[in-house]
Amino acid sequence: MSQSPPDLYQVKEKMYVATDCIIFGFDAGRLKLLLFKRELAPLVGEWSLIGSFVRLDEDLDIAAKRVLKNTTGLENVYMEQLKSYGKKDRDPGYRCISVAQFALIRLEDHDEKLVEEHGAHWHDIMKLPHLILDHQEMVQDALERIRQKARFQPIGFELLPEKFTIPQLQMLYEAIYQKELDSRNFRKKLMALNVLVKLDEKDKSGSKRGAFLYKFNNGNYQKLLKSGYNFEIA
Amino acid sequence: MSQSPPDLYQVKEKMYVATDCIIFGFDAGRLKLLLFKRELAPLVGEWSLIGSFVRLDEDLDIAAKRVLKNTTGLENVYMEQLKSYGKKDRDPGYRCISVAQFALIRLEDHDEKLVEEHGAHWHDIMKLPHLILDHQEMVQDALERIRQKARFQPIGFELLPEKFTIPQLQMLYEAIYQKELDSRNFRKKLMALNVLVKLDEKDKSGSKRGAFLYKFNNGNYQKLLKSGYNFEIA
DNA sequence: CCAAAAGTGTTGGTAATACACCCATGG
DNA sequence: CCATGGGTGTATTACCAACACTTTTGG
Repeated sequence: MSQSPPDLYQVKEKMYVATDCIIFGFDAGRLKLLLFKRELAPLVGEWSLIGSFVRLDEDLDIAAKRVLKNTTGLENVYMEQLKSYGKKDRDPGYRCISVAQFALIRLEDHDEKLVEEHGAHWHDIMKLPHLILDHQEMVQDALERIRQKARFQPIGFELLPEKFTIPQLQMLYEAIYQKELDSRNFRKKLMALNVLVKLDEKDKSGSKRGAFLYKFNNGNYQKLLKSGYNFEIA
Repeated sequence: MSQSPPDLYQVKEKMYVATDCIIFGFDAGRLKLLLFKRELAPLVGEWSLIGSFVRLDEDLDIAAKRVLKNTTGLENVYMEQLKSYGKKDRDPGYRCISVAQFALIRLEDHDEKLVEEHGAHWHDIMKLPHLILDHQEMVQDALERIRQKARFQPIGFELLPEKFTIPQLQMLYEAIYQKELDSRNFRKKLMALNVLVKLDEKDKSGSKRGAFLYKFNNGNYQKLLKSGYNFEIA
């Protein structure tokens, strides 16, 4: 803001297209968002989402995947376009529209060193710092979309390790909806869906007794979708 | 994102940003879509959505409203961004991403002459012609969004005249979901919401007996929203 | 042995579905 | 007077929400 580029006038004659990634993770019972501390002017030291201009020879979704890979090392994760943000003055430097896309990743899988190199940190979504431009709005919209979506699709599984316990899954849903759920009802509804496979192992990290691990059965889920079921969990 | 723009943007061809409008109406028990017959090369004679490039000094949503006003004469109608389409080869002429936005309009209100001048026609959504580029995909995505949305919000009212009958409203929902509904149950659920105001007039166009006209009570709807109700109708 | 989390069933109320007949009227 | 669509009620079922105690085991 303080340092407009010298060729501001020229730059404003062009429409730029960027993509910003809203990267969610889940850890220790909390929904987390990956944010970046800007190291360059303008807006040094401010937090933002990570983004990039879309290349001329690149599909929109490929651009977002490139950004995600560069910053987390991850490929083949759940990613979905949210919407585009295009107020004419949203970026003081350029006339730029941004296509926001959100990703759900398994925290355990990502490349921590790479993330650090980029000046990135995971923030609890309930305690977000101030974000530049309209990034705050993007994050709120993404949360809303996830809540909406989780009602009918088991997207929660994208955020958990491959093997997870029921209490973990419940905590995730509680984090998404910011609401406590009854463990008996949660378990009941979940089991009725028949999309979980119980394993023989237990995870003892959360309690002395240990909780059984499960994995997601995608085949059964696809069947369920075809038969027209819907997933409302909260 | 305000980072320094890569040089290739200055030198090479531009990235264009367009917006396409998916305009829905409802008439004679049918959901309709407004389509335009191209009068210029390339793709003369093919059907398409109506769109425009987004101006440099124009918000994204303003661009869509401008297009809508130009072609239908309408302002202040329900309009919502769907998503952006950005495959690198989606348009053979330019590198162009398109932000699709859909509108729900009251057919009776629109300017028929203006629409005709633009070579536009209303098409039954069940009998759409072939559309250029990725416009078919946009329409399908928009229908999906409307179905999803109509489950929790009374968007149907945007498509009906201010005064409408219950059977009309039911036909609209049947058109949206492509599914027959039981008139007793439909009425019951609807009345329980307490968002309709019964008028003293009847509409006799649909039957000899005539059906009572109602209007939508937005105040009650807002209250309902706050109290956390949801609208699932089909 | 006890703290801390995992796991388990029942019940009452509410909402969804299925279903069939009478009403009002214009032609 | 009859064809056409408008309008109404009930019984059954399925689902949701509320609720409290027992189990396991590491420390």
